[in-house]
Amino acid sequence: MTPPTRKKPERRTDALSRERIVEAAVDLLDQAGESGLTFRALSERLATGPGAIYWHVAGKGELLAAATEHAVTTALADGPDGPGGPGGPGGPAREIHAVALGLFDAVEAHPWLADQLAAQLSHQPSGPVALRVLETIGRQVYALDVPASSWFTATSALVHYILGAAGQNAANRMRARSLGPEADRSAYFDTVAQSWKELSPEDYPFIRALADQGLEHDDRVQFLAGIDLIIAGVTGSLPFS
Amino acid sequence: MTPPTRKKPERRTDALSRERIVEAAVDLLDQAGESGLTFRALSERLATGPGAIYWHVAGKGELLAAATEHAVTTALADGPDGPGGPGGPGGPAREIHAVALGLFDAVEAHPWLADQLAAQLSHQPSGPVALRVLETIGRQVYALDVPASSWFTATSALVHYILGAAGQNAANRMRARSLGPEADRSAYFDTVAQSWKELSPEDYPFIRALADQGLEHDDRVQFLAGIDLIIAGVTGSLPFS
DNA sequence: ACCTGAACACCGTTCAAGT
DNA sequence: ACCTGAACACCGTTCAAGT
Repeated sequence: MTPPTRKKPERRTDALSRERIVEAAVDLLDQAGESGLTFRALSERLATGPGAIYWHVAGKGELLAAATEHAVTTALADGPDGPGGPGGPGGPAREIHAVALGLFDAVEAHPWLADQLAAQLSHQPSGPVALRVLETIGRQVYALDVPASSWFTATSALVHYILGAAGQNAANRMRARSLGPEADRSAYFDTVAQSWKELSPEDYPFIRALADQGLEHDDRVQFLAGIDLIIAGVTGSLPFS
Repeated sequence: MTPPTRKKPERRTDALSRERIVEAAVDLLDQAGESGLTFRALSERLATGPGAIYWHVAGKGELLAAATEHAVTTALADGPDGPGGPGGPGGPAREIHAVALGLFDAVEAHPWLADQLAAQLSHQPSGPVALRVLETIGRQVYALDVPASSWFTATSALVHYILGAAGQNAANRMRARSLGPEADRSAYFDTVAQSWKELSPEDYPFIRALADQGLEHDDRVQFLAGIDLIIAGVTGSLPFS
């Protein structure tokens, strides 16, 4: 009496698969950064040899793309047109906030993600990641009643700002953390502001003025303020009027 | 009678120097891309050994940063506060156009520059490149009479858009060129639009609508339209009112 | 079909040795 | 002070050989 078998029984639970490889790659990227993602380090985690990965993944480029897609899909899974239904509550401006914050948080959780997302947008603009991001943001731009001639421009401005600002924030947090476990975000900003105040007044009047007003702020509030600023420009009015 | 000697005569005109190395690095990046910049390839061009470069440059990171600084300094050399005097003709909005186009053209001439500039902004926000770009844009934001509380946000939005859109454009041009010498930009956009039209109507309504209206346009006009859109949001009015 | 692991062609960086 | 070039430790990728 053999135990009941399926047509396609899994041999071992720890068998190699594209999904297991991609998830391990995301973990490795989170812990060791982009330079830490190595076929040797990855294969060691998966208890196999470097060559084995090539059976499931074409190469390092595809592996990075797959890791990026995995992370961004998770981030956008609970976005607009999700539980709240199409349009959602609060109108398209609030929906844009939700999507933007989803990406902001994802980039904060995966500091390598901003660069990879930007690379996908630039170098594979018809790839699944680029299309997904463009569609998600663009749909809300459309819902804002932006004239068709501005769809592309408005969507581009939002996407570039979101990725740039989220990447900036993630990099700041990494540096703040590297100052020491007890030093927090505000200590890091104080250090930066201090160094800015020592710049030449002739060459850097604006940067010095920025430092004088203090860099301390709520990152998410500041981030959303930028979103609203672009929305205002796109719609020709305040975002919630 | 020996010829007049200076205190520090150049030994040979082709002697190694940091400047010669950086210029050769820019050339190599332009011709072979970021992956083509190698200490071996670079030292071959300079008729020396790989180790020689380390006497003048600390490592690859510093070399890339120096190449980025060299390219961006050239791009911003003839910007605002140049011949036209502070403020220049046409007001700050026109000045922002000039700076933005300067960076746009520089990124088009050096396709590797967009990624490197973004990396500098993120990872060395107090470095000379980041400060120079922030100061140049921020000064015009200040001239726009933007309230102080929005200085940082407005400058960030502009910088992220400029780098993102310029990088996008440069990547598009590279792909268009790779389609063949005779195929031009519009042929490339037609190909992209065609592939977008074949996407699922349920999943990608916005992208399809974008493709339907045609992707063909003047890149610089489109780019400046995005700038104006952000300026409008920043000032709460049209850029030239 | 899937995995192994040695081998190949590269790379950044170092450093004793030269001039 | 400045340069040489071999050497080291690493990397992505391939591929004959196994199961």
